[in-house]
Amino acid sequence: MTAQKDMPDGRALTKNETLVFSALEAADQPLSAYAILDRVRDRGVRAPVQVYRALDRLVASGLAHRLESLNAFVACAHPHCDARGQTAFAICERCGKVTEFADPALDGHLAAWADKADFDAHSTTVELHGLCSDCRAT
Amino acid sequence: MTAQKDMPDGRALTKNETLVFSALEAADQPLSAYAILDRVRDRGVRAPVQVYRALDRLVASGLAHRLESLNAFVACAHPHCDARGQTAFAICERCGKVTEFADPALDGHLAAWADKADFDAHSTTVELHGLCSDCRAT
DNA sequence: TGAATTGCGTTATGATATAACGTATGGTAC
DNA sequence: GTACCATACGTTATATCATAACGCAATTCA
Repeated sequence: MTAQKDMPDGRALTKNETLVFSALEAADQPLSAYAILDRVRDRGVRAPVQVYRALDRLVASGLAHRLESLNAFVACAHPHCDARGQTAFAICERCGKVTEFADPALDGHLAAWADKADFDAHSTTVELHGLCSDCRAT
Repeated sequence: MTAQKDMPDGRALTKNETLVFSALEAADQPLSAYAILDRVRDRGVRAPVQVYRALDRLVASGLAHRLESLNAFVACAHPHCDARGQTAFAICERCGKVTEFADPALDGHLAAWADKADFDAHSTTVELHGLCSDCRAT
């Protein structure tokens, strides 16, 4: 009996949500929607729209994140990401590995800027591209 | 005799670069590559790839910016953007207006995080979505 | 029980981006 | 001048990412 993943609101994941989330968890890199589709096709998912619908809900709930600069998705690195604290990502250009980090000071700066500019920020995208420590070494 | 725009390295813009850049400057919102194409078709540009090539060079030089979260492009707000200081964007979800800002403290925070994580950042994407002051008022 | 809600499946299409090829143009070495 | 090189341009085709529109199935709950 494997652990059953739940949405933050308590409800269990649906069949397609489970398949898509498992594919993301199993990957060591971000996956595009079509790459996910390739990995869940043999479990009965046939069309892109099915993947996108599952992703929409996973992202909305914070269980997965969309990387805007890659048009790809990752499972949230935190066991119970509350989707509240803004998340930033460091993406290695060489190996593709993504490191998720939440920096309250960063959030603070963005909030301060928004306040000063009278801008009501609903969401933020912060993505760094570069080389991870492993890839710098080699 | 109109002012001739130059690349930061001093060379003049090519024909297609000029057409694409002018379209971006004239717009009050970010434009997708295809929206740009619509605006320059009557000046002889016929295929998406021609727009993308001009955009690649404009973005590389800092005269234009790509908004990753919109898959769209804007002219740089600064007369002579040096493409060095990282740029962040506040994007209004209602009117589409984009405000470009450079916050050295923000850069500092990202640099400090990267340093701590031993990550060699080459570029950063920072995009806020929300409501601009005009749209909050109404 | 039947109306509302939510997820699923299918087909088709729209929107964004690049590959691969050849031609044109402008500079430069000779 | 002309041979060469580098860069921009043009054309066609195709790859990749995302959504529209429809109907069916399962669940909830009044």
